[in-house]
Parts: sequence; C-alpha cells; structure tokens
Amino acid sequence: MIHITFPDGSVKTYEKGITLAEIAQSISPSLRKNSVCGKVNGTLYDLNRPIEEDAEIVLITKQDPEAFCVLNHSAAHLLAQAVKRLFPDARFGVGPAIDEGFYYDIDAPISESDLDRIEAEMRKIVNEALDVERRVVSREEALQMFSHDPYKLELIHDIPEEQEITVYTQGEFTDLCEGIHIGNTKHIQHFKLLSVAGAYWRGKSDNPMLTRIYGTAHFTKESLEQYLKVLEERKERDHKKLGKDLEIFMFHPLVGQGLPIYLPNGAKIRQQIERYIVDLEEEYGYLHVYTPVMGSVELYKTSGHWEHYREDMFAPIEMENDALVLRPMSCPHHMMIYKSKLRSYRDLPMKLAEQVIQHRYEASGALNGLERVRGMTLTDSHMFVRLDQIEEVFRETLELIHRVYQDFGVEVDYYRLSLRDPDNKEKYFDDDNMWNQAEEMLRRALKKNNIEYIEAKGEAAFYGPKLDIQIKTAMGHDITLSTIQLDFLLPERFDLEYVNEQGGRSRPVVIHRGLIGTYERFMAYLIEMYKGAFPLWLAPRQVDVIPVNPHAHLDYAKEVAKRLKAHRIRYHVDERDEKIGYKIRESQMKKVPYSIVLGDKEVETQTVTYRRYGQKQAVTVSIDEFIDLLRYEIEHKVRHQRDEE
RNA sequence: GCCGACUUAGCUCAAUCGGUAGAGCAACUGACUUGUAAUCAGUAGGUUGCGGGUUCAAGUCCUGCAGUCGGCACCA
Repeated sequence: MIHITFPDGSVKTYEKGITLAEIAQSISPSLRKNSVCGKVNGTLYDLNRPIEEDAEIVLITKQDPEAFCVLNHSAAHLLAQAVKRLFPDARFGVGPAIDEGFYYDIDAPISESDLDRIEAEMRKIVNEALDVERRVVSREEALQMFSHDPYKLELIHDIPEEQEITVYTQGEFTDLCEGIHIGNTKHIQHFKLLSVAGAYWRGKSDNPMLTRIYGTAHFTKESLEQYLKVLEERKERDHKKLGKDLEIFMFHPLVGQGLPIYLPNGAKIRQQIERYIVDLEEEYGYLHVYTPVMGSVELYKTSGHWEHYREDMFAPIEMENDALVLRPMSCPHHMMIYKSKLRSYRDLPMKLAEQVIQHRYEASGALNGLERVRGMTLTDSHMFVRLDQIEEVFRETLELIHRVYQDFGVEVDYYRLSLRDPDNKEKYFDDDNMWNQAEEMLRRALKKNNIEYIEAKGEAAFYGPKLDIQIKTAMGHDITLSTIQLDFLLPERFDLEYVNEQGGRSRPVVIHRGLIGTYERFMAYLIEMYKGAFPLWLAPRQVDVIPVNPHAHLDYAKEVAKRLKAHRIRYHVDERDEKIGYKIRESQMKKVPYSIVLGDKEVETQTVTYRRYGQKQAVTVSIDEFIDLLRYEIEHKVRHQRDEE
C-alpha cells in the first residue's frame, strides 16, 4: 500500500501501482473525464502511469494551461502517425506543442494539398481509439527501434547518459518522447491542420530542411471554432491589407524590394508620430542632429560593424578616393559628433537624437510588409554618460519609454535582458571583463527599477548587452519595440574621452536607445493594434464634413470647415451629389473618426450633427462644443472603443 | 537565402476537361437633389506578373525569372 497526499492535505491509501486515472475515478467519474495528466511529487505523470511509492499528487484538468499543451503534443503524435501511414518513407524530426497549437517536422514530400487527406487519416486514428502507452527503454533498445530514422538517432545520441529514455506507443506507431500524453487517441476530437512550411533541422541553416506541418487542437468544438475565428480576424487586421485599403503605404517592384512608399495618409500619420517624438525628446533634454545617409567603409571598420554586419549592408559604392556605404545605423556618425570637440564631465550626459534614415540589406525571405524592410527610419539616440550616471539615465529612459507606451496604448509583453553567448567568440566582442561589468550594471539598474525580466543568451549586440522591451502584435508576432543598450566598446573604438574633475581624461559610456523602433515597424504595429481606426490625434483625416444637400448646404459646410481649419483639424468636405447613406458609409469604411452631417436643421441652429466612427448614434452640438470635443480628444490622445466590440 | 503556395481590370474575385477573358465595387458621363452603411442608367477599363516551350488552340499544361504571402534561418 502507498499513501497519496492530495493538494488539500488529505491523505488516502491505495494499492501500489495505482494510476492517476484510477485515483481520479475513485473520487468522481467526472473528475476522471476532466483530467488530462497530473503531477506526482512534482514530476509530470501520464494518467495511466503507475505510481510506485508514497506521493503528493496534483491532477491537471482541461481548464489548466498545461492541459492544452498536453493535448496539442498528443495531436502532434497523431499527425505523425497519420503521415507515417500515408507516407511510409517519412522520417521524423521533432513535434512539440506551441503557444497556439502544435507542429511536427517531417522529412517527406508533403504539400498543402495533402493536408486534407492527412487530417482524414488522423480522424480515422481517433476513431480507432488507440491507447497511448509510455515505456522506458534502454539506450541500445532505443537506437535499435529508430535505426531507420537518422533524425531520431541524432536526438537519442544527445540525451544525457543519466537521463531515462522513454517512448510512447499508439497502435503501430511509436515515437521517441518525454511526454506527457493524453491516454487515448479518442480524446483528440477537435483539431485542424493549418499550414505547411519549411524548417531547418534543429534550427541550423546548414542542416537539411524538413517540412513543418502546423495545426491546433482544442478540448471543445467551440474553443476550436473560436480560435479559427481569431485567425480570420487577424487576416482582417493585417497591416498589409489595411495599408492598402486605407491607402497608407505601398511597395512596387520597380522601386525596389523592401523599400516602402508612404502615401499621403501614411505620411500624415507618420508626421504626427514624428512631431510627438521629437517634442517629447526635446522635453527630456535630447539634442537633435542630422547626419548623412551614407558613411565611408572606413567609418564602419572603425566601429566594428563592417566586420560583423558586412553581409547585411548594401554593397559599397566605390568612388574616386573613397568607398561609401548606405549606412545601416547611425552610431558611428554620432560618435563623430561627440568627438568633434573636447568634452568636460560637466557636459555629460549628452543625449544625441535623430530620426535616422538607414538601409539594411535584409534577406529577401525576411521582408514582410512594413514590419521588416530594407529602407527605414529609426528613432535613434546615443547617450554619452559617465559611469556614475548610467543608472539615472537608464531610469529616465525607461520613464520616457513608458510614457510613449501610455500615449499610444502599447502593452509590454515582457522585458528581456539580452546577453551574449560567451561560447560564440565570433559574434561578440571578446572581452570578458567588459561584458561582465556591463551585464551586472544592467541587472542592477533593472532591479532598482523593479522591472521583472527574463535573461536571453545570444541576443546581445556585438558591442554590449541590452534591455529589449518585447511586444506582442495583434497578429501574434513577438517584436522588439524599444531597446536600451550598454556599450563600452564603441567609446573605446572611437577613443572617446572627457576631462574629469581631476583634470585627467576618462572614457564615457554610450547608451544606445531605440524608442519605438523604426517608424515602419511601429506603423505596422499601430495599424494592427488600432485595426486601422487611428485615434483622433493620429488620424490622417479627422472629420468628414457631409452636407445633406450639396447645393443647399454647401455654404454652411464650408463655414464649418473654415472653423475646423482654424483649429488645425484635418477635414474633408464631401461635395458629391450622393445620398447621405452613401457618404456616411464611405466615411465609416475609411475609418474617419468623425462624420458630421449638415442640413437645414444645423444651418438654422448653427450646430453640427456628428457620428463617431464605429458608433451608431448621432449627436447634435454647437460648432464650438464640437471643436472643444475634438481638441480635448486630440490633446489627451483618447483611444476609442467601437460599439460592436 | 531556404521550403511551400500564390500572381487575371485601380480593388475584391469568376472563367467546367486546354476551346470567343467575365462580374461587383471604384473611375468617367448623365439623370435624380438627397437626413446617417451602397439611387438609377450608360461609358471606358486586359499583352491574364515577365520570358520561353508543348499544342490546331494556353489564364488553364511544362519551364526559367521576378514579386508577394506563410514559415525557417537572419535581425546592429
């Protein structure tokens, strides 16, 4: 007999070898039905794995987040089994659960058109109701079992000696796997295969490419349908689609890949952002500069960028006595500004800022609408500080970032302390002392500001560690929006100095700061977040002025327009001979924040009747009240909710 | 760059087995004179991404290239 302790502290005795499934059943059949797996003394257990000794147990039910992961991991095995039946020669890589579902990497000639029949085969296996059995095998046995599958063999060889090797079997199919799994294939009822893609074996581009099949599995039909609806909705808010519909930006092959053109609407939005940023930076004591879009190759050799990023730069233009590149970043230019005269400790911190036009030769496959481009503008800053100023500048920079986030409604997903990978001597500047010092300083600054963060090895810049602020886009992409980077290297490379209090020479530290990343990526992010319905202060057109009868009410419309213009409100008077419904519809589809209708009633009472984008009701107010309303909303950067949401 | 899919009018999409490229919206012209999400009629709009091939005949089949998208790798 063994003693089982439950989460509430109660203890019961059971036969040795009892399973979590049986324990759950003994409590209530519905608990058994709702359980997916469990923890035994802190270790994840399948429901049907025997418990051999006294243990504390926790049952994991369908409502727990881990359960979704277990279901999807099991769905991945189900997928693999189906593929194996249809493609007997298939070889298998790995097939984990991910945030929204699962995938399996498979070496087999599968294309999107095969998904339907693979899915049908999966349903067949579900109906076969195969038990899923866990088994511990010896290393030799494992090597024997997977002798036909080079990928699995590689995985087995990488399992540490002391670690148990487990396999899971369902029907004729066995997979190398740590678990945990759902006990029977019949429990995987609601799933869908979504797409196929190429993926390098083990994520290394030197390795062969496998076919990755993505899918998603859910416990209920409703949950699956809701998720598929979310995917549909994402398509609707894709910045590439909205950017075209709302005439915000365009690309054209004749202009060049990854080189965006801002249309008048997009230019207006960007202009508002730019004004806002520049004003705010001014408030925070930044000094704005302009530097050229090119730089000599020598400049980038000095900084070290040439050595590290040469491949990702537009090729040099060879001139009479010089070789020039389109600059991929502005750090070296700003270093030169610092160096242009002798600085005193009293001059620091010196915060240079610029809206930097820069070009990077991104891989063609990396380009993605405005999110990843080759020609971009970065809100960049380089701050030259003394060692004792690092913490204060860091704090102030965080404050600035958070203020911007608040005004735009940006939500932080997580903070990432990006560190070097000490084993990768190629990628990172080799000076342990410098790295350790910089990393420690960043950690301390983060702690002082009560920022919770994760540490990520191998994410640092070549010249130093950084804090990256990660955002989840409406499309589900994880992007770095802001970044604060500590740099001891470039001051060294450029031999930067200041005269210290003792009259000697000291070296400043450089803090690189990205505030909203590039305008391009930020625009993409905003379009998706706002679903194209920009808040009033950013909207390219703020008010549509619609006379009921273009003949009878045009004079009044123009009078109102004149008042709007006096307050720098961006408006358009719709003079066309169309019905009101038609013009309102168009105004709403263009997501103009305010549509105002002017007819006999308004002329008589000197009022306007407005309708807010996305809302149904019309409100009549005096012209003054209307303008006050607009001005309030612009000044406070109000973000609006829609009726239907 | 790699794997896969896609590319037809300004936009969204049709075109059966290879057999005369078509619709809605937008644009333009005219009528209607409009009170909150599409008034009616007409006109024009195409080297089907670009090039090569197979065929009596190619939007459709084969092939090369380009671009876009979904991923992977990359991301100072």
